[in-house]
Amino acid sequence: MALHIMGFLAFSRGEALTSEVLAETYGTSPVVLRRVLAKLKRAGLVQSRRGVGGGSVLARRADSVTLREVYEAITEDTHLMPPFSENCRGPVAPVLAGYVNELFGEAEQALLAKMQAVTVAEMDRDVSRRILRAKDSGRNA
Amino acid sequence: MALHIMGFLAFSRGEALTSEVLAETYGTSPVVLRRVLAKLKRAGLVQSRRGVGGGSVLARRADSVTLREVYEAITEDTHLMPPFSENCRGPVAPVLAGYVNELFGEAEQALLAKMQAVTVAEMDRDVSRRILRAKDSGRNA
DNA sequence: CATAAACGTAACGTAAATAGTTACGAATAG
DNA sequence: CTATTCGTAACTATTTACGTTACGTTTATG
Repeated sequence: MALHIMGFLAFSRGEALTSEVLAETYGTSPVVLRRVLAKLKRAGLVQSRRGVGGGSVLARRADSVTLREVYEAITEDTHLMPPFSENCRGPVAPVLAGYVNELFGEAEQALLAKMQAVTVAEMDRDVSRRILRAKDSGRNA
Repeated sequence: MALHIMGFLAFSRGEALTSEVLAETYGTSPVVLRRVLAKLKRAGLVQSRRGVGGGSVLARRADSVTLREVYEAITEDTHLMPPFSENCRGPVAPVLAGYVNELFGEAEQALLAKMQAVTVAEMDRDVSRRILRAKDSGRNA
């Protein structure tokens, strides 16, 4: 959800979006959105203003924020696969646990590397391209 | 857990292991183990025998089973990241959802590729090596 | 200043997933 | 026959995420 919010804000080019509008867009409640926005705000990725005409905007240039930063702003100490419990007995199981945990750890590192290579601005450009292309093909049909 | 079971069975070299033994090893209940074993059995990866002296063994050679097969035997239609809801409105959000879903889909494909490149036998060899090395360093200390 | 808009956050209920427990029937070796 | 072991259902926590309501705070505007 955080990625969606960041993409939407980038697409909106500095115009503040209310949690109400985002909630309608995603078929959920404003509170859910504000909870995610709170984490993004804590990470310094968005800014919000209260009161009439308020809402949220990006706090930094879209081309300076990687998707990895967005991901890490949300998943404090969450993992793709939660690390396997260490309370296993015997000579084999703990070593096996280390092996499997490393495997999934590497997978997560690969995901992070992939996300670090993409900025919010690039995501926005890609999405904008897709929207234009869909419009064009619709016009030609 | 399925990876741990497969590794443990490979390590046991054809000796049947009871769900009781596995449960003690992992500090859980035999029923939990049997539930996982049921899925592995359905996928043709393990065989079980009831009664005295029963237990589970690998149903195929360890060097013919990839970690990907094990993973897919468990995660019927589960994903690392559950695909984002498609019930979002407006011209932007659904396209954005497609983009993000693709991103995580690619990450999962990368994980699958990594797991496909490793057999249960290779995992077993790696774990066995680590156990030996730990023993040696313990002896030298 | 009064009012309406909008955020920030706590409190509570609900739903789904996961794990653990108990129970009991079926199969099997001795 | 009996002890062992699997197979599976049923029930109960426990966790997690989501949704709703509520209320205080901030802010623009007339």
